[in-house]
Amino acid sequence: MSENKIAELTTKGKRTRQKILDTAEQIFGEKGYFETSVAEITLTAGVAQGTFYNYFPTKKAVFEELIKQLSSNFRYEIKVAMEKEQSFEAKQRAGYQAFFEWLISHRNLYSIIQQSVLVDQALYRWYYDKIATGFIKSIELAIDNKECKPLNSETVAYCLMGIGQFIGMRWIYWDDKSVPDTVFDEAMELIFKGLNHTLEG
Amino acid sequence: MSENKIAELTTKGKRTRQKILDTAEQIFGEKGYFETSVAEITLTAGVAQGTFYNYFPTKKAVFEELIKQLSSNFRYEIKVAMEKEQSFEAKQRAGYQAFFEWLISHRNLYSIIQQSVLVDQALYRWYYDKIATGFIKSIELAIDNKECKPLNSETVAYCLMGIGQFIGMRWIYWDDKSVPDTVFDEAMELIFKGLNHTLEG
Amino acid sequence: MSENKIAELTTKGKRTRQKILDTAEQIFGEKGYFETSVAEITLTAGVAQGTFYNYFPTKKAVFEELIKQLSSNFRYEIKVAMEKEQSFEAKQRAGYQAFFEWLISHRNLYSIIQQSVLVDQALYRWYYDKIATGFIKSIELAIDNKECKPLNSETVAYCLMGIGQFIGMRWIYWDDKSVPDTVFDEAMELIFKGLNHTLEG
Amino acid sequence: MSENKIAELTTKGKRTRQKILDTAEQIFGEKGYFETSVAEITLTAGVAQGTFYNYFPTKKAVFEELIKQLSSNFRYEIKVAMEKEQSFEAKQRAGYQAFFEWLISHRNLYSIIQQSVLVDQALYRWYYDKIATGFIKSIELAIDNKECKPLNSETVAYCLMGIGQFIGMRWIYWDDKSVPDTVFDEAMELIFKGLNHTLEG
DNA sequence: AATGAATGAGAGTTCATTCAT
DNA sequence: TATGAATGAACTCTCATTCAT
Repeated sequence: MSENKIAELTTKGKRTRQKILDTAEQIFGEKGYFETSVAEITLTAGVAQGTFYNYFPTKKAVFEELIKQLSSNFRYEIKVAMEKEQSFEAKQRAGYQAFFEWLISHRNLYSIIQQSVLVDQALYRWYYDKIATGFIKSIELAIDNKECKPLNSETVAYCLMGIGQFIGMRWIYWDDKSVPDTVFDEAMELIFKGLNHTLEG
Repeated sequence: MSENKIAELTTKGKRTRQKILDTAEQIFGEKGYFETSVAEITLTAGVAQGTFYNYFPTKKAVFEELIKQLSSNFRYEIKVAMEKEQSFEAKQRAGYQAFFEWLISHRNLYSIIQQSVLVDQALYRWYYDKIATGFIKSIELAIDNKECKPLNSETVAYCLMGIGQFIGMRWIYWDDKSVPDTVFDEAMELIFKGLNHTLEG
Repeated sequence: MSENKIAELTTKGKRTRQKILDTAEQIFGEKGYFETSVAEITLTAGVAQGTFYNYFPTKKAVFEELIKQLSSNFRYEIKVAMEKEQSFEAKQRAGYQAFFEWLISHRNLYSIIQQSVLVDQALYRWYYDKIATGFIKSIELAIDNKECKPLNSETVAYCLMGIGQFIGMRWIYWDDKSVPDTVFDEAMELIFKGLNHTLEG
Repeated sequence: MSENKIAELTTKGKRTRQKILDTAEQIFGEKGYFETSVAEITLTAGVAQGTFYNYFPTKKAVFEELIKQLSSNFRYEIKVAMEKEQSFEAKQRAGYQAFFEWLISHRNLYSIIQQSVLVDQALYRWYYDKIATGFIKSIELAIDNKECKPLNSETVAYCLMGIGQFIGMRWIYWDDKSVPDTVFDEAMELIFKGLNHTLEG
């Protein structure tokens, strides 16, 4: 019953599977995991209820696959954006920029990730761990290059993730807009130069 | 029916009500709102299921009351801690310190707050709005006093909240420990002085 | 537990009991027996829930008492109205008139009687039996006096009751008005002279 | 969810649906709408409780469908019976005859209709309105043909309905018999010739 | 006489999942 | 591969009634 991962799917089968996945993404994003029924997903997807279970062993399984897909997709976008830049600061700015743009075009998916805290704690943690790993690498490189202070890279990673998350939540998720330039610039100011008033600042 | 509560509760009633509230807090924290049934709450609390509805109109209502209680309690603790200090930096450090301590002793409640994103979006937003307001006031004061750069106070508030949230999540919620001193100190370093390598830093 | 009928009530007790009865009448009439809870009755009456059971053994018991009260009250009004008239036709017209007037000023109570068909079949039947008995007596008298054709008096009684009921339902209960004069007169025409077209009619 | 029915039912589905409907009809008729639980219906029908909700969105919905079915069925029978006759009086007699016969073979359904006064006022009214419309047409035709006095047709319709209802209630529903011939004939006498003693009557 | 907290059985309804076709 | 009818446990919530105070 649960070896469908292995089973070879026909073209038609793949199409059906993807249709279910796409529909689930949309509805989970709109109404939340717990408020979404398998019946609603299949009805919207235009397949029979039983068809769902030909492709996914449980409701939770679709959710997990969704998170995995999103996470990979998301990290790829950021990585590409950062690679185009040279300096640590430029890389970080580009990374945030890419993150906010991704958020804007995937508002539902963002909501889905937040939901995993309730659906599956381990998954939630995995998601942020994965992102942190990317941050950590780039921070350590910058420390080696003397572009960044020699702080504990994980600490910095979680600080940066927290800032991104909350700015995104506040201006994109709640306001349904993009992050205003001044907000973006001032957040970068905080990150790179800190809050303290300096004579030459 | 569903009238609003008018009746004053007797001492016994108050005790029962609190027992339900306490039990709900614990179980919601452990298993999550959606995975917790009213039956389980009442069973654990040692009252009949019907008794629950003598005190709360719906399951959601207990949850909301919990959030409100926690929020007020939490903000009070932070405020008290900050008031003891003079400088902006000292106040912020004290605030974070108090927040992390509160987290440690209320791990479940912390989880509960995260859940409100799914249970009731408006409540979730209200919760962070409330905290942001406190931050904003203290930031603006610091700006006036030239203790903080003249940045947009809301931007700064959301950055600071994000940092606190993610540090707490990583070291307290996931590791089930307190925040290590080095992590704390380095996060403060980031906040007040930024990441950039400086000659005199 | 059920001998309260016998128990002597103090003045205060009587007042409480009547308050409950009055409130029940109103709410049963508005929302129906099954949709009305004892809690709602007591809340509206301004007494505690337990108080209800000091005066009535069950919810159904209030309902029954209400029907009994209404029935007696109703039959008394009709009887008085009919006694003022001499001829059979005049008596019947006066009876109907009184019935419709009673309906207008007791719309809720009327609804309550209809409900007894579901609450307690025997009560429902008793109610109409009682009224039929009155009719039968007056019809038999009229037959003796040659004012009415010698038909089976029970048959006539149920026909007359049906007409009253349906006219009342249609114009008073549904339209929330009084019975128009032409409707009244033409119903009487049907009753006393029939539908057939007659040369001299 | 609660979408409207789009899906066509398979043969098996139709059979299950009808089984539920039939069982509901029987039990509602015996015990009344409010005293009947969905659990009892499904148990008697031999299906799982969930199955009920595959076919009907709510308990009330079955009830409504039952009324609609009965009403249409009932009106059809009467219409057919009346069409076989020529004169107004013969048509009316045939209509009553058909009505009483229908009642005898559908005692439960009759009870169900009476219940709708509590379950759904609008439905109750709709039911009688529908019947009244049939009566009105036939009465107006008879008036045009000078077979019936020129009275207000709606008034006459409600009088005739009331008579039918009360005769049916008294002799069929309560006595569990058919309407005795003398009762039938004398009710017709009342309707067509009235109660007044006439010299030649 | 009056209270109101407590009860617990039972209601209607939902839904993830199974399985015969 | 696709179907959709069937399941039944579990859910939230209601309410007539009891009883200690």
